[in-house]
Amino acid sequence: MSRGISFEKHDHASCVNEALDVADQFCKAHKLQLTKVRRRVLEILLGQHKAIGAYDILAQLKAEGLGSQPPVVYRALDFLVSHNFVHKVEKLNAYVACSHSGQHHSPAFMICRMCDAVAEMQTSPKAGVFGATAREIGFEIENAVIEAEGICPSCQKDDAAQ
Amino acid sequence: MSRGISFEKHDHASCVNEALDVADQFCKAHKLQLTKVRRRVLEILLGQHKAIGAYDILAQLKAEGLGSQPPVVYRALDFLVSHNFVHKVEKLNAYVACSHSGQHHSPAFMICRMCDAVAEMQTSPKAGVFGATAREIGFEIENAVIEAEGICPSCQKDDAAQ
DNA sequence: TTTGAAAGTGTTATAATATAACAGGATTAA
DNA sequence: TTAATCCTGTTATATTATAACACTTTCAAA
Repeated sequence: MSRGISFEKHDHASCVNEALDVADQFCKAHKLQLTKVRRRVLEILLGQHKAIGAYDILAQLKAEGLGSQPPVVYRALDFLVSHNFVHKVEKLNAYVACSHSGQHHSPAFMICRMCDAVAEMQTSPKAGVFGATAREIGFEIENAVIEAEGICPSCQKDDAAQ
Repeated sequence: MSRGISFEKHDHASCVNEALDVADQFCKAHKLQLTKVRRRVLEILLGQHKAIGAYDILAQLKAEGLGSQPPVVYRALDFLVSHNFVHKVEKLNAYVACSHSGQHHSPAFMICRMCDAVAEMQTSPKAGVFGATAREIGFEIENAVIEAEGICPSCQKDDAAQ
């Protein structure tokens, strides 16, 4: 299925459930607590294929009586981000569910500036020209933020149709 | 000289002046107003080889009687960023003087998490694996944020010395 | 060289994003 | 079963950023 790797349509309900299952199992295996709040925040993010702000998530939690103050959502996000269930999109100060949950990896994003969809792909920051330059000057890369803004295939079509 | 391309030491006063000269000439040539505030903000940023926050810049301006409210510094930064004299480092919500002023280009940064130094290099986002994947899925890249965190050569030495 | 338009600045107010600190409750492991 | 750890709830506040409007400066056309 490769959720989120491209901008393609897919069976959303099942992709959400699959991802939640993976998270449940990962947490069980690693003795992590996927608590009510954390699980619900992940679920909310999985429900979108775009990045959403902490306060948007908070508004949903509030409506459901699941915590009403910023620290609640930020703590849940900290947990989810630190275990790679969710990534922060720095360019947007927003958060997006991961397409490769639970595994340590180095994500890169393509962000559509028309519809706000976000697609995730994997990268190897130490490879390529960037990695080579880093080695050349002796910089030790620990992690990398890679975020491209542009227009997704679907919005290009819409644009052309006008 | 290649200011900022690596983490090397260099003649700082002259590199600041050179960069200001380049900015002056670019603005003259393009009929842009490098006003007092804008020029001073650029100068402050050039005085560092690290990214600094808008409110740190504002504090300096304030001390000099050059504008005391946030919009003053944010407007100056908008100008400087839009003409590529300065870049925003998204990961830090901070700003850094450009090493290749005035020319349209696609910067990438290496950020030292120990000393906060920032080195800029050039990239071609559409090249490499990332660009290839984008083309594959039909995503049109307009601009890219590339920011690596890690440890600069100098801090690696200091670390080893302990 | 005036004068009108555009661009820039000063200021107040507020929005949006994020964290510190501490009290209390739940879970885990000895 | 109890102590330690982790998680949640809450208040308060820090940090980053922008909207809106009045006023000034600059620029360029008449």
